[in-house]
Amino acid sequence: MKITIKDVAFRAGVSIQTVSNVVNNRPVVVESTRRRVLQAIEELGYQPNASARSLRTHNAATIALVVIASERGYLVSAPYLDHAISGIIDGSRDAGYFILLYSAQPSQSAGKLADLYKQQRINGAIIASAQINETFVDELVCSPMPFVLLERPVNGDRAASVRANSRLGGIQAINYLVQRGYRRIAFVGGAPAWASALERMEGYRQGMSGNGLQEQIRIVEGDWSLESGYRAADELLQSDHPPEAIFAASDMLAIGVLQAARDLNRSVPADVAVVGYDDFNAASLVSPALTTIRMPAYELGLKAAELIAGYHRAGQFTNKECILDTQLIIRNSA
Amino acid sequence: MKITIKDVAFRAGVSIQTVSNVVNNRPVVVESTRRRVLQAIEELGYQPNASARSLRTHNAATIALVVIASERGYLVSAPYLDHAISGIIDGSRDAGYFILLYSAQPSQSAGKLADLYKQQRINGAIIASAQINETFVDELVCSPMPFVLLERPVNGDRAASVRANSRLGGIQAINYLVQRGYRRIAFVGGAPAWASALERMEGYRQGMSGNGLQEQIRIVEGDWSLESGYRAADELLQSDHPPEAIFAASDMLAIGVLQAARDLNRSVPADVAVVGYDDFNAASLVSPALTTIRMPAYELGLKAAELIAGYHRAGQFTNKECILDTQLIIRNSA
DNA sequence: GTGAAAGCGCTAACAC
DNA sequence: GTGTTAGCGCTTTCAC
Repeated sequence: MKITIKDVAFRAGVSIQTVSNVVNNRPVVVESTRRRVLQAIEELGYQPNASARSLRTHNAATIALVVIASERGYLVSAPYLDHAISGIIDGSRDAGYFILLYSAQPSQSAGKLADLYKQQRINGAIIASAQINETFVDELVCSPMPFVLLERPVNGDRAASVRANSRLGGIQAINYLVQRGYRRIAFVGGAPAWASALERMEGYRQGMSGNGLQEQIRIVEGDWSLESGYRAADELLQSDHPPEAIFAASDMLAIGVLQAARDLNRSVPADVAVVGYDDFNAASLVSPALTTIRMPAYELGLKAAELIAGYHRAGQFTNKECILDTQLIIRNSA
Repeated sequence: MKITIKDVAFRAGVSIQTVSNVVNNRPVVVESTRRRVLQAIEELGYQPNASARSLRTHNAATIALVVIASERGYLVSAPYLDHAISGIIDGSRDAGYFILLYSAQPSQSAGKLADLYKQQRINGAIIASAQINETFVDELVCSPMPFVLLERPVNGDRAASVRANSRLGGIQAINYLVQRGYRRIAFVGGAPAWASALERMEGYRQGMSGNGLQEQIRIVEGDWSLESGYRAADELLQSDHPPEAIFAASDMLAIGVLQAARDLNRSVPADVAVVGYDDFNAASLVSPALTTIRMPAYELGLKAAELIAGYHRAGQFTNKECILDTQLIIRNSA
């Protein structure tokens, strides 16, 4: 049988209420009583029933962490997801919330997620992927549930956005390349449907213009995949005026660029320098190790958890748009 | 204000009990009443309160997914963790359980996790990493909470283990290499404190013996890290009788081997063939792409979820040791 | 087939 | 300071 507050009260020879007061650290209990109660709790191994407490306080102290899964067997998500999750875990714990891990198909309705909120099972949600339908987001905006979106802007009273300063990232990459003497710098982009793909490209443009290199701007569209990076580099490197450096909108694209360069017998960075974006796990494992722009993934997650917890406490977001800085990581590819 | 069962009952002009019967699909309700109730539920957007239900039924329908985090910012875990998590998510959903994501430090006590069980917040746990203290596991074994361990054997009535057939993996790798004509095949091992490191090595030994190559057995101990793979390969390749092929106990080690080979100007697989283990995400991204043994990570997670759900329903495990087969993935390194 | 009453384990309000 | 009472929203038991 499960130990309840009653058992503790009986054993300590006090009322149920006194036990409750001790458990919740209310300073009304006199020390001697407190001791007796604590001892009884210890001896019985009592832990208060979570459901009873939630029912009474109307607070589940739980936030949903929504990840996107395509078909069975694969978690489609941002390459920096694991670091973001670490941040979300730490942030939630710090704020005193549990995490309910929830997965949604990209095409799925948000209704089921919103239901969890109605059931008072969760106090809000963090959507840990930009790769989600417009419809899904719209449904959430209309639902009563507060939520935070990673790497994607959003409107609505109960919605907030936490993202990296992708524009800055682009500028950092270009400034570094220019400082190293490169001028003809091409850009290989991500899928243009993503907000962050556009911003990273905007950063590239701005970086080039800022260095007086508008004339040299050269963009090939990709779709985040290794293959599209390969194709783009293949095209660029075999053109009449091949670029001296290639800035890719993601590490995955950059690895495609690396492979194309190898297949064309161009040495990196001697013949062509390559800079990636994300600093995902494989970035340091390929050869040459990728010079890249690090997404502040852990910090993004941490902040997201803070924000949603803050909403729950205050009834509103203290900050609806949180933008964190990227960082240049210098390795061997540029 | 939150909609409760009372509101629905009032709106539908029935008793609370009837609403409950409808919500729980109990066939005692006559169709016309059922319709009225369902309509009221629809109109009000009613969702039953999860805490109230759990309190009454003594079932949280939740399992903890325990991952290991070292210091802030990093999720130390098996390289195949993301696939395993996918499986756990799908398996839990199929069985009708929610997932509470919980992180523990490797050195931490299991007490807090066991408390969640006492609080009736979770029905059991899946420990998604072998990289956990003996003490932690022992504490769990002594606790009343049922749990499943990934990639690690365990004793105890309320404990089960789901792991890959690492021995088979070793044999698959060696058989493939032998079939390709290699004879002098060395092994670079993982940290010997891990059960799976020993089993993978055992598979290597067995594979060699099975092919009459006992004489050729040559083992260098590593610690799973890229660096240790590099050092091991460096030593092996510069020795008097360098191996024709190297089988590494993990992809990370194998990538270290690849880098050492490159630095020594040995071509892979022409001068030395390399086979890894895990098939983690970076395996297909490095050059040459790694031939490797795939951990059935997704299936491991799926099975773990099934097992813990089964325990909760039946009060015991149907299967305390679940061993899944590995698979040879042929790419370009061997 | 439907409704009334009791109670899951806890906390909030108010006596004492 | 401590105990008593009521009730959170639901399901279970048992009349009707």
